[in-house]
Amino acid sequence: MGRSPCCDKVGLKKGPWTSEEDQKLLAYIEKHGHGSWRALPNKAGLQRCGKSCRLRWTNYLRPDIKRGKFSMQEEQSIIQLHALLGNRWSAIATHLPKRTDNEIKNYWNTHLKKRLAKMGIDPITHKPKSDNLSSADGHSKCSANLNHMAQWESARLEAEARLVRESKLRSTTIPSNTTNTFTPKNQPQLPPPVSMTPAASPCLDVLSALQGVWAKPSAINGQGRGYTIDLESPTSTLSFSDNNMMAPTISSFSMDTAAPFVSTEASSWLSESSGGDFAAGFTGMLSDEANEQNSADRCEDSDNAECGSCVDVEESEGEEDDNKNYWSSILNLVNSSSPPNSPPPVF
DNA sequence: AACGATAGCAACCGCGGCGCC
DNA sequence: TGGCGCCGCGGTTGCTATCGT
Repeated sequence: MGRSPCCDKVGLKKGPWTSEEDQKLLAYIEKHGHGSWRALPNKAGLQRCGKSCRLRWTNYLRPDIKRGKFSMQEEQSIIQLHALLGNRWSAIATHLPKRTDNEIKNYWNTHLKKRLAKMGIDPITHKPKSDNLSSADGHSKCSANLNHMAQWESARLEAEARLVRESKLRSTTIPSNTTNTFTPKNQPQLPPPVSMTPAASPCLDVLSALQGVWAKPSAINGQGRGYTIDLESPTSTLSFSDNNMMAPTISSFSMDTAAPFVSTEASSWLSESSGGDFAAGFTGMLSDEANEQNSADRCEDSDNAECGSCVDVEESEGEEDDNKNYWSSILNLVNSSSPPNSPPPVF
């Protein structure tokens, strides 16, 4: 039994989409939701494969897509997440609001991968290339430890991605009475992603802990109601508002700081399995980047060539040193972590 | 100005997972 | 419970723009 083709390819158009096709697809989805992608092309009057329509929609036409240059913070997130998750672009994309997996994948392949390689860091293992030779000893343990954590995070991300997918499905398959299903005001009130609800999250959420530290001072709510993790997105859903958490500062980062994001069990396991150096590793890792980010954040228009506060990442004189510090800190973190001597806590 | 090399990105392809029957 | 169909993911391709000679 061979796999049946996803669609009858005879007479179907391929290649770049025309604006007319875009309009048809947009109009149809706005009115009816996408429903079955397979059936959509016929209903929408498009000579395209359903798969092609889905791709065009998810990667280009969706109104909640942010296009353009990636911010420093987004780059950081991608690198961090890639170190943790590997080439799992969809999982990475769930942590970068408004960015598509395809866009992130392309950005990684065309920019970040090369940049890491240039720094002498293996973009696959995220370790200095020379270190790979010595990975047979202690590093393998560290890798195992990191992988262990990655597996958990991975599983959580998958669940989170499923939630997101289901939510999107609800919002796209159930047509709204309004003309545009996708305007923010028409977005159904969905449960926030698991990692964004630290108080309720039963999971070890290393990424959230990191994000807590990355939260920009400028994004901190002055009313003390909470703070927002602003990935340079004014509509980012990454926010905390249900408790009185103060924004952690880089210098004060500790397991206590991470505590709001990490369950008690996970926190103790984390401390235990990292020999207490986990937080220290993160602290060092984040300092340079955070400082750099703070200066970059002073300007909202990073494309403004005349703005002295904006530093072109590619051309910054200190970039290489900063990156070295950054990655050596990551390595410190990895190297200082001992393999878990206890099974993962049951959350 | 012309041509080749390279970079960037949109789109395609094939596979695996999941749900339904 | 296994077959089937659909969807989504990740890898890859190919086109276009830009840069260098």
